[in-house]
Amino acid sequence: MSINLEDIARLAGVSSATVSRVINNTGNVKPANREKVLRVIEETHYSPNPSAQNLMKKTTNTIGVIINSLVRDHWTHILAGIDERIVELMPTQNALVMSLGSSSTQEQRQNLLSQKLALLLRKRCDGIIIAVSNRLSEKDLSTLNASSVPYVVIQDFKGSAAPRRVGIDNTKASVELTERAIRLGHERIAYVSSPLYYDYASERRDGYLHALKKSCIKPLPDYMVEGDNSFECGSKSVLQLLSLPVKPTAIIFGTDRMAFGAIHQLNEMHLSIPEEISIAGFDGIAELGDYHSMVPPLNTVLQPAEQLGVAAVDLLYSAMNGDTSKQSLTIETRFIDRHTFAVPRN
Amino acid sequence: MSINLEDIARLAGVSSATVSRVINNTGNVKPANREKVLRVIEETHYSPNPSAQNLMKKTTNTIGVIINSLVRDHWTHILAGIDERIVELMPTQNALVMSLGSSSTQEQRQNLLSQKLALLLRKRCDGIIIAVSNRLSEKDLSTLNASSVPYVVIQDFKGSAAPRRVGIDNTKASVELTERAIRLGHERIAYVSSPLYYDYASERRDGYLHALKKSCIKPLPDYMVEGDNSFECGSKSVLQLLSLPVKPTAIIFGTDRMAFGAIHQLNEMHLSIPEEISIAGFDGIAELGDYHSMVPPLNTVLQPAEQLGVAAVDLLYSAMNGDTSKQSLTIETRFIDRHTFAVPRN
DNA sequence: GTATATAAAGAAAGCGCTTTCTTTAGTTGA
DNA sequence: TCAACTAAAGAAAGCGCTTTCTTTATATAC
Repeated sequence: MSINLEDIARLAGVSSATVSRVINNTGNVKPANREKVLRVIEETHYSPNPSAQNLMKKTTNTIGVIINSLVRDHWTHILAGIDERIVELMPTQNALVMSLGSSSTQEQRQNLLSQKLALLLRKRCDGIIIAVSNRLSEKDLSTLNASSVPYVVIQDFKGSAAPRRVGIDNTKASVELTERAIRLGHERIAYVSSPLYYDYASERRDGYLHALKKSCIKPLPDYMVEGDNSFECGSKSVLQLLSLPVKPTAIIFGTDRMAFGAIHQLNEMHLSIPEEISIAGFDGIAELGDYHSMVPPLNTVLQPAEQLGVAAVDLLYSAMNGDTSKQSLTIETRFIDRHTFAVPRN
Repeated sequence: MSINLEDIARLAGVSSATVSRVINNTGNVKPANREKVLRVIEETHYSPNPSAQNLMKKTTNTIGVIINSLVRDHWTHILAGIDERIVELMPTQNALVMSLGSSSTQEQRQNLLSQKLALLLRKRCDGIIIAVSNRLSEKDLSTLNASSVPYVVIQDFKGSAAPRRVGIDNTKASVELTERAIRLGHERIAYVSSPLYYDYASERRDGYLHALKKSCIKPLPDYMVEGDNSFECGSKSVLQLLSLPVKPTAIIFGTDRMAFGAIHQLNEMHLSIPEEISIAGFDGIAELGDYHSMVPPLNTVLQPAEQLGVAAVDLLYSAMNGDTSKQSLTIETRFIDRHTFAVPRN
């Protein structure tokens, strides 16, 4: 159907080997012949069949990317970072992105992850980047390692067995965040975590606990609630915490989303932030989002999402070029001060 | 290196043709042999080399997607719709997404579009979906048509020469939006458009003008400003419009983003919405975003972004299955009433 | 001039599959 | 029993390239 290398060879009056050599800039070919071949290619709008090339070269020019979501700001920014960096660092490569979608239970998502991973391996990607909120299962890890395809994991968890990982230090950031509150004089600090099922959730909560401990503040079970990352649970947790006999003077949330639920609720209750209560979130996705300027202020820890993506590609690149060293890269977070912390009232 | 079909044939004691037949569920093969082959495949974790398959079958199992941005809500939701629908409608296909990125001038973006398009064609995608805010150039269109690869364009413009298109009716929606204001009694309605360079921008503005005309309201040049889609220009246009000798009682914006800039400015000026001034946007991306509940209310026209993506895949699917009819699908928009329209004061 | 190294080209094998074409085995019918 | 099928399998060609191996042309040396 479409023109092929053989045709070019015939039209240029050379052998197919020669044509291949000029296409790949390899071997010796006389300038005159090179010209001729290039001209014919130009005239015929020929482009080599990638399947045939891949078959011979044993590559796919494809980097598989598994991304948690295609609509949540945090993940889309990671993806944007990955995409951008791939085109600048490995222009011949193309991202093949698979989303875990928005639906379903934890278990289903974990299965979906396995499926997508298997699919990428069947597709024989040249490299793989995995950016999901779940922890990689033992089984997936060993499949991955057995495949000998270079891969890097974004986030996963501290102490992951993955050979290459980039993430933030949730615990450290959370310690620092909590300590800011403590330094202002807060002692009754509540913590609303994300589902502790997630590694990032427990890491962050550990940071909170660690900060309390350092300052010899006793953690109260009543002050620790496990949320579900929803806006609504943010509101509810405020109601719950503020109905305690001894109310907290500050509430730290595991994610911005819950914190925004809290802000909403506090507004309803006509409690002013930070005069009457201090709050903070984690993620900084409002900073990334379309409506940054319209969203109410919130102290938070900014996860540099795009940088995570970029760094992952960098790591993958070196792995694809033979670097076999195990690496774990930590990207620095940044505290965003939008003045929702103040000295406690009492 | 890795195991191939020949190996499977040998291990199963059959010919490679037979193995191929069981893999593809084609031709006649005795149950006993099928079993045997399947068992060997299972044991060896064999999976066929996609490049070789593609070479023979003359497909790539790849659907190229060019998306305007990977971080703006509108586009990410379109992409999510596309992705979701591809996995459910054509599970063997995989999206190869290329973003136009966020940077650069209109001209550069137009070039980038051409480049990406050429790349997808070189990659020999089985189908292509294009979702960008620019209009497709004549040249790109003819390249595309010449390639005979099925493609569908999301949005583009009314009267596009693309054989398959899905979009919304910007004009109609804008007429309706404007008429809502008119029905409340507004006659001094200003309009802040997106850069008229964009088709959607002029289509929407046309709707505004048409609505005025229908109600015999004379359009005033002073009431029509061309913005740049930024938050800031939303603020500025408010200042500009409200410093006119005869102030408008309502302002309609070509996009939500500008409207939010306006809200910001109006709050600064302590002008209450909608009591002192009515406003509206277009896009409804706040509805899609991460912080829906936290963003100030705004009357707007909701573009069903995911549906656009889904419908595009549906159209592509039928095209890939031989439907050659020219089709233009219009997805219905929805007016979102968040009470930023009121009867004008004077 | 011939011998020798090198540059440039072609012939042909082969990457891992699918598919046509051919052959063999198995079934049915009289 | 043998002809006439059909079902099942294999042989082999070929998809469009890359690359090795071999041959031919050209330059360098003596």
